[in-house]
Amino acid sequence: MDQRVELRHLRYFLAVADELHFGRAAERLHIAQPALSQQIRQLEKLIGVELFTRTSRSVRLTDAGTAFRPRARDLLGRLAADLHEAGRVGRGEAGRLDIGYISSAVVILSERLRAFARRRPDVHVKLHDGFTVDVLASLEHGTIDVGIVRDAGERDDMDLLPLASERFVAVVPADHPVAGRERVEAGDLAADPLILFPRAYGPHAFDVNTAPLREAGVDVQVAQECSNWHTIIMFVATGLGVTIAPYSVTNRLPDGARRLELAGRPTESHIQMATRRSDDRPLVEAFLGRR
Amino acid sequence: MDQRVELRHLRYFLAVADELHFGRAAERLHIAQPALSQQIRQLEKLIGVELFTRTSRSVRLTDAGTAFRPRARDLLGRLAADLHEAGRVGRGEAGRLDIGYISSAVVILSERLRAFARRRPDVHVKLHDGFTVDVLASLEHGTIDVGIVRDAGERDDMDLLPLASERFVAVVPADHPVAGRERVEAGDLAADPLILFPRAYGPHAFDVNTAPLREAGVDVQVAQECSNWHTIIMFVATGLGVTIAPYSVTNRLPDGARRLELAGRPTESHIQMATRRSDDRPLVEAFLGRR
DNA sequence: CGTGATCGATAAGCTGTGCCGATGGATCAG
DNA sequence: CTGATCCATCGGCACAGCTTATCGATCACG
Repeated sequence: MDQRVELRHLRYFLAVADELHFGRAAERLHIAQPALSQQIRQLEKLIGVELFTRTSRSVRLTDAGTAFRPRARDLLGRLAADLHEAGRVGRGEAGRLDIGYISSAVVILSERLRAFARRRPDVHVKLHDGFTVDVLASLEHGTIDVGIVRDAGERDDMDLLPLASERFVAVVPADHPVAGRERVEAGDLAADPLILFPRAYGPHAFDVNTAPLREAGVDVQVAQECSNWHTIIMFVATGLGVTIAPYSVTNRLPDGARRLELAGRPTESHIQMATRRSDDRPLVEAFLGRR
Repeated sequence: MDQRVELRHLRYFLAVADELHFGRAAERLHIAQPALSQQIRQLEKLIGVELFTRTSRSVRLTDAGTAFRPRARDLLGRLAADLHEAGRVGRGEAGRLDIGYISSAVVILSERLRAFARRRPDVHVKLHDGFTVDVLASLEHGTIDVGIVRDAGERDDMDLLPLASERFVAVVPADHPVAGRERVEAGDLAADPLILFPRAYGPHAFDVNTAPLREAGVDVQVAQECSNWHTIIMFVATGLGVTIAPYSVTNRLPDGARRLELAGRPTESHIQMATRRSDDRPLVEAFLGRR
């Protein structure tokens, strides 16, 4: 029974309910009075109920009309708001953005988020943490819209925008023979057990950043895998082995650990913002800073 | 921008959003595919935002479309519910009924309410207590739809349906000379101070029910007005005077008061249900028991 | 790398319906 | 009784929305 009801009916109904006068209501709607009478009759027929009691001298709302009026008004208000909201979402002024990130990028991410929230206060950002592989997979799958990753390899389905770069440095126990030095040769670490992030969690990053070790003839055998930088640093501090790590995660070392520059060709590790290449949605563009 | 949006647009939008295929959606809507394409385009133009990204091989929702979909669905659902509800109100199956009543009619009112609530569980009844004059005025004014009153005079703008009738009886202090008798002549009360309901709260009831006193030659001078039957009875019990009262309010007398039949022509007091004569709304008819 | 199938957009013409102006009928004031 | 007011009804018309036919783009397949 409601299939043929249209918003026109509701708009006309509200006008008549406001004016309680078909002539004036029609005028307000910029139509002639007969057209209005017709449409109201039609609406009543569609609902199966009289909405007004009319005599040739007066128009009054029935109980049904009285009950329906606030609902109709509310409905039209909602629709207007929803259409407006849809427009804002379309223009990237509002909406939801799902961002995946790696934990060692929280600082740079939070800076970006703060600036973005100021520019787009009505955008709800949902965060998903994970390792670089997870973030890239989620991005590919569509679970997230933007990924913050470290040293992702070149991919033809994604755009990678460098956000920051930092050196990898060595971290050794304080009682290690080289602990007092400013810098260390990669070869000096050859004898020590290596504690590293699992390669599976970021194969390209692993390969790139361990390259100096391999070039120095070190056989990169991981003695202990650990997927949390802070835990890795603690392992080093307690003498379990040595590691190489992004500079930023070595800022506040515990007492038992020492940071040393790696001699030779420095390895730059890049934190990157990844998006799907086909994805040109305004919200994503906005987060990238393109508008 | 939303003036020309119609429900048709929303229905079509939802069909395409469900199917993600213009051909199938058109089929579901029983229209041809070009018509659907046109209407969707038109909606997009009205909102100012693309709702779908279409290639010749695939149709996907944009962010704006994704955001709009649940809202559009909700809107159509609400409308259907509201139309249904309006229909029920029109048929008197739901809605709100305002009932005015006098306190001495609570028993008979509560019986009626219980029966009515069983027949019309979705009708919300709002009660307004007052004196007969107030109830009649509210009814005339439209604040209430039904009034329960006592001995309203004939009125050409109202229908009065008798619900119950009862005698007026005398109530005297237990130490009154006539207290031991079964019945009393009106004249026997002539010497005692009269405690009565204010005439203004129900002039016709007052005149009708004090008529036997006047006919017996009693000069009806109200020594003490009181607008609460239980208080009046208490006054009598403490020896302040005598009263005549509807039988039903003398059912549980305090120790100091005695009830006596009034001799002579018995006065029948009527509890009546009053409605506006022009009021033929189904809910009112239903409460009257006419359907 | 052509070929057919799929699918949405576009074009052109038709049709239903929503609107208009004119008129009717009921009610009320004076 | 007369004129004014106001909603309903009637007949005609214009246009919005629908139809069929066709195009162009994309993809699967041999």
